[in-house]
Amino acid sequence: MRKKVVVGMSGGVDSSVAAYLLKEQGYDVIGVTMQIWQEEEQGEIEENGGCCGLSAVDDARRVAGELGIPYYVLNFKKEFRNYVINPFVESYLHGRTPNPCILCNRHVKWEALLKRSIELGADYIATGHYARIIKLENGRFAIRSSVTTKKDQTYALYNLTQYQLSHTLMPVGDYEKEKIREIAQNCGLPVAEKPDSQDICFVPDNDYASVIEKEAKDKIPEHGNFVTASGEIVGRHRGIIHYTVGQRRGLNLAMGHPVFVTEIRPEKNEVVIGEAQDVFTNTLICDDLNFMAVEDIAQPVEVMAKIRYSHAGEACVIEKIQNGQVKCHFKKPVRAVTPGQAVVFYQNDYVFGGGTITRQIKV
RNA sequence: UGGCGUAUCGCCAAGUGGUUAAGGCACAGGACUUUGACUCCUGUAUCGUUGGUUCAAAUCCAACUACGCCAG
Repeated sequence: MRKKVVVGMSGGVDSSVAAYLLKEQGYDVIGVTMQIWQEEEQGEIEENGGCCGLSAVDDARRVAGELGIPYYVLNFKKEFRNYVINPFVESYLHGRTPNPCILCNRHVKWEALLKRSIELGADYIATGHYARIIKLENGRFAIRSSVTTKKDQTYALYNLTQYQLSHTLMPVGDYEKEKIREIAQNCGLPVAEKPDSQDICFVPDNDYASVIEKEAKDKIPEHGNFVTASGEIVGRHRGIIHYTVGQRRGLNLAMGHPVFVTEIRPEKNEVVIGEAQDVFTNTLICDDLNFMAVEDIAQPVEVMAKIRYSHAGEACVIEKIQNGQVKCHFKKPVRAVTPGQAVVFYQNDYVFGGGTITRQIKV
């Protein structure tokens, strides 16, 4: 009997081709698009779409029609709000810098969507991510780099569980981006030329601060001081939600040379400013760990780690410390370790595990 | 009030008679980027005001204004 797979279709090229490839491979394919954000915002962000954009629906439906597969729109607005928007806002209010795509993957795409799909009788869900899933010798599943390093999306997927991975297909990871567009063209998919999405899907005009302000209402942090590490006040900031570690632009500080945010102190409502070299660290602490290639680590392990999306990665040793936290010591200092961002560990070309950065430890 | 000093783009700052008034920071726009950032590219002044000297002044002179310092 043919395996049934639900493909999350964003209306973009990648997920459209994913649906096509799976159909070619003999799966019983169902296309779905998740509605995750307010309908009324649609007009504003229609151009860009985003990884899970809303303008999506029309395009996705046309593609599904073209492929001759059933297509449904699923409402996940509530889940998206609870697991992505609210934590996103909370995180910023606490002076951290979240990565909403990771939260969305873990809790919406691979929790809500997978659950709904299983209920519909599906064996798998599939997406258009540039990543692959492998089964290691120890029997565990892990996310593996796409054949194209350029479009690698493994970073945002480190948080998936073994159960989720065992029910997931990522057919696009076997191809180069150019090949995917080519496939789309060859089979006449109407979205072949659609530009790649970018920016946070629920943030119009790249203005995430106004989204936070709209959501947080009376809890919006007030203006405060820019201070140096030695405590000198050098200016006023517009509220901590506007800043992140390593940031240079938008500080409005004419110090004669570039200065950067080195730390955010929500309890004092201070943003700490320093020189370019002050933003480097060789050690960080993370929590909320998810180990993928192994069950857990008892001894220190050498891995490569990425501290942000599109970070080249740096060799480091990870080690468990108290309270389920992990200390990550880098061979060379890394730039702008940012609380709230994910640190993802790699061995060879697959994801070893990862966690959420809690703080950096100064060199 | 008397004396002295300073006054060039948002900030700092070159320039001391002669083509389009350096540069840094900040800022704006763009590129890059399926997170926030970083990075890269591009862009922005007629010189406190008024008058004078000169073929020619940001650059010399005078008055005025503002600010600073010293006197008191």
